[in-house]
Amino acid sequence: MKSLRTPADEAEACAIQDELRTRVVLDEPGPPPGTGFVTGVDVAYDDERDLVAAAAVVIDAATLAVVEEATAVGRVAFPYVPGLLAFRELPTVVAALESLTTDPGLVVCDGYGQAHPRRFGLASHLGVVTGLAAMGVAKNPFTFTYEQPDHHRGAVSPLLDGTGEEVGRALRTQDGVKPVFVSVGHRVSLDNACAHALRLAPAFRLPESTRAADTLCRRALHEAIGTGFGTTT
DNA sequence: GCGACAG
DNA sequence: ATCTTGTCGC
Repeated sequence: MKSLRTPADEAEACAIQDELRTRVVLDEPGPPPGTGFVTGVDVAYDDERDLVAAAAVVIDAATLAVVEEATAVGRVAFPYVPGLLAFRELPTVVAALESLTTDPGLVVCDGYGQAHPRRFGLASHLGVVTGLAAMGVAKNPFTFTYEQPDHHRGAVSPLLDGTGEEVGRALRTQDGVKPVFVSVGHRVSLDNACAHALRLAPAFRLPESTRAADTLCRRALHEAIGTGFGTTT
């Protein structure tokens, strides 16, 4: 496992991203859509108690059946700063992934990979740190621009940065519903990332993997609070 | 210089 | 992210 240190400030965080970015692998196609395992990860916060709960849910890519679930709870190690999300979420997410007994396969993150101010979003960071194939599916376009994809499910349009370069794709996963924003993280092509995202979302806007992880991390957070995790007495 | 800004 | 009732619809 590579370094996943918590920076002292934003400047150091950016420096770490610039350094780790050189280790991102973008020339691998990744696992074929519909085969092997896909793992959704997500986190939930309780700022009052300074807690963060993460969940990792392994899903069979062909049937979308849940194969294994894992959770981890920890302290919030970094504030929310757009562009530096990884330092806030990854420590706990990686802990959850490490407690799995199943090979995670392709990891699907809530957020971005290449679609990032320094081309090193959450999904890229997770991929480099764990060595796993990783991609991001976000609910918002962040600072990027895009043309509205065609009305039907499966339609896509490029997600562009200020230079006009494609950093990801707006993907319509349900007819007439707001698209999701897919970008590559590590060891997977953009075409395959989009194909995976579409297959993972047969009934709802968001992939089943992130829906399952979202539900699980919220439950883990509440259970941690009920157990008195963040209590001093 | 002043916003905007993944979760 | 998170705080939150009822309500519309399959």
